[in-house]
Amino acid sequence: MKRTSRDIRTANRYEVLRQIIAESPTSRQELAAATGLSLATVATLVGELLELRMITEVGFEDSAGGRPRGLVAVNSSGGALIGVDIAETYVHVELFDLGLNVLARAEEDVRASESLPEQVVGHVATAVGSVVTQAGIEGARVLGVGVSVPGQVDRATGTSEYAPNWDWHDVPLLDLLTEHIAYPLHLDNPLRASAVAELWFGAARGRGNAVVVNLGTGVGAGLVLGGALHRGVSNSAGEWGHTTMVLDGRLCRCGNHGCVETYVGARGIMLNLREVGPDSPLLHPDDQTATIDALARGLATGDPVARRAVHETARYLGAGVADLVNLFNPEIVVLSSWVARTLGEPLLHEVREAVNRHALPRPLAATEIVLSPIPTDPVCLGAATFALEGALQVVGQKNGKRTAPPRSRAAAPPS
Amino acid sequence: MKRTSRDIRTANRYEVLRQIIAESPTSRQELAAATGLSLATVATLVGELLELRMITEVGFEDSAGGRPRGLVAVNSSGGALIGVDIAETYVHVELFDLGLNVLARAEEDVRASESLPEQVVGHVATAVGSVVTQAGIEGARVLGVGVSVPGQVDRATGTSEYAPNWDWHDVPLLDLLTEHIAYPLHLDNPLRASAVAELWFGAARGRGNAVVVNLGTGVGAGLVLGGALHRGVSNSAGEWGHTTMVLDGRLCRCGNHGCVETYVGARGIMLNLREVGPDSPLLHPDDQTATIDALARGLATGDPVARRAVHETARYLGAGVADLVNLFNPEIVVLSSWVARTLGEPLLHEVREAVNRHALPRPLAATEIVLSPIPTDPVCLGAATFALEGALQVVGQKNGKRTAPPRSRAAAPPS
DNA sequence: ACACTTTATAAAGCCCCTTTCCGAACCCCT
DNA sequence: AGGGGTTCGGAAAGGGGCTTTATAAAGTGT
Repeated sequence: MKRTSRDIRTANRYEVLRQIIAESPTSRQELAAATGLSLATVATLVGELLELRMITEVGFEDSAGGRPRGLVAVNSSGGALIGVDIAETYVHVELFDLGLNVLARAEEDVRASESLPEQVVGHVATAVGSVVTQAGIEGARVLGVGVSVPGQVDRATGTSEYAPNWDWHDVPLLDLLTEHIAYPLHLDNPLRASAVAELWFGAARGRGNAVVVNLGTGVGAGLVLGGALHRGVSNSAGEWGHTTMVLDGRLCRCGNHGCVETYVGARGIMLNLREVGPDSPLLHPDDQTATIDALARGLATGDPVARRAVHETARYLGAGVADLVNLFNPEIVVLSSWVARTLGEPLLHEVREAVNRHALPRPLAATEIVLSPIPTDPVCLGAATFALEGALQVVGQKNGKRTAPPRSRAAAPPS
Repeated sequence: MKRTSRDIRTANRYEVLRQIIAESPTSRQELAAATGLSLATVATLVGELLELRMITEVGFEDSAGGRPRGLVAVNSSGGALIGVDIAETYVHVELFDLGLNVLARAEEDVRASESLPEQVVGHVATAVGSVVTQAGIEGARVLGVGVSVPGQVDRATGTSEYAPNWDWHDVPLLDLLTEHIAYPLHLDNPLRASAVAELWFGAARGRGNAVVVNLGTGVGAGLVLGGALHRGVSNSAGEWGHTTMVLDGRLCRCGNHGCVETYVGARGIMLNLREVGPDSPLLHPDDQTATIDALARGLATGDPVARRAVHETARYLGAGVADLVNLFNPEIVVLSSWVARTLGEPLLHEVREAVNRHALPRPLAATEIVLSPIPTDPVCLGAATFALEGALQVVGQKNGKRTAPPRSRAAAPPS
């Protein structure tokens, strides 16, 4: 709320590092041109990052006759970031170097019976331990762990205020995790994680206004407004999945009727498929992943039922995305998460058509709709990005009276 | 996009003046407490405003034993602001002093046959001339004119990109107005005008995140995000009225089906009324205002048809507002414009109930829903506020190379 | 070698906010 | 009436940021 010149510095630091990660190696000149900052400012920021060992100098580049440009690149061995994607049926953990390349992965299955926070936290702890040993990183090099948990998250207290799949209410997740994980922790939800991933490394890079539409089992929108993530007043902005699209429509697990999620979430798509082809072999009644995969294969082979099901889904999704376009007037809408990745171009194509029909001309003209270009799990990447942001945040505060870091605490190892 | 420390200064200047207008007279101490700024900063900002003659010193106040506090107040005679509300059937103009008190009003009827831009501009020019002479202000004292025109507005070029009611396309409205009006002009649309009015003087004051829902003939949402108006990338954010609420629902004038506007706009309410009471005497088929007025009276007298019609409307409106709450997670939702004012508390009550049913608990808990407390035409007030912001903007740039002011041009009088 | 070009760093200047200090203004008490 | 205490308001100093300008460093070309 209260802006200070320090915020400018932080934003610039982000911007410069972002640029270096995106285009490594690069010169100070390029950075200045890309960020719009002066050479001097870039130089000092680069100096800071060098100091932090997050980047290194990696040689020189010819410069039409003068002193050669010094090149800097991400220092891959300067630290590691861990992203944790907690989902309904699995815990997925990835360890990244500072270039945000995956160095190690671990996945734990979460059975339906394991709905207790302690059980889930156990899986997280195991997986985090696993990636650290896999990568052979000393603990000190881990700059932070970002954790994404579904539902509503209160970052101030580090609690999972509500997680629909396990019916968690006010679970002090950060405290539980702190007992097992001795690195700085950052908690948020998948919506915001994938939005941040797009903002730093994906299709929303350099865009001031973007909407990241998450199509998975759950559905939501990550909002980038004015160049930064919009969280709303209680960190629950973007709950697009439970927005009404058809008044008195399909029953949603949230208790309402006609929510967007019931038409374009994985379960909703299954219903759409059933409606256009009740006996279709594509339908695996109890397996979302299998059904969506089958649907994708059906599209590839020209199965008419698959085509109709996707067309129908796109009709709903297009209307919903058009709503977002009208409301936010973004530069870009990114379709992300596994359903979008699986159905890919055919879905995108149909959605664009539907949006063209529904959105108002002026906002429509300014908006691009694309699939997420991020090849790995965007939630892990985004969670790791939260950790990266956290690590950069710390730079700002000089030694001495440091304001309490925003609830990302480097806990002492369990005694 | 690019933030500079100057923006901080501008925001603080706004904040201080806002506070003075809200609570006049007031002391520097109070201002510092209210804005969170240091006494010194407040003092310099107050100094600036005094220099500009926008405020004056108006005496002293006792201070528990020490030196008395100097009091400052808005300098009513320090200038005038004009707000112009162009609507489908009328042009409404108000002239304000710097305390945003109405000094003069003028209204021109626009007949259905007068859809040419030149005709509308003629009405505006007449009304503006009228309020200036009514108020007996010398022209030099008019600090600016804010103009609100329905539809999509391009502020960069000063054109009305699209106005649905008159089917205007790319009308260079600012150029046309400049020929008749010799004061600095600021163009935008009613959505943003009323949002700014709430932000400065209404229910959104001091709130970082607010949604101003406009219920009139047309419907839209003004968005205040992060303490400032959210415009989107092409100044058309907030087009909530053409968001789909019922897929394949009622036909909208925009060509789509099931838009929010067709259920909660004035015409939509008339349809709701017809559905619950086809023969109701409340219905004036060709007169929106008369119908809504009758509906309000019906509510007051306990007419069951009126009650049911409003209940039905609130059902739609509640679902729509719940969507906004879920998406934006605002601190406050303000219901504004004439339909909301006319139906008042009964509507508010029903809407709250409906929102409670539809919104997710966490965003819901953080959100307040209120009627606009602004007693006059919020669009005029908001338009005038644009002019005020424009006048304050100019302070920033010292003499010398001033960057071109953002398309608010003080034109030479017609030669 | 010397001039010229280009890069990187250092210095100076400006803007913004805050903290600190001190004179001014007023109260109350003696 | 004259001090002491209290509070206000302005000026100065300090810290953080960014930019422009100057200077040093490192090349190329003649």
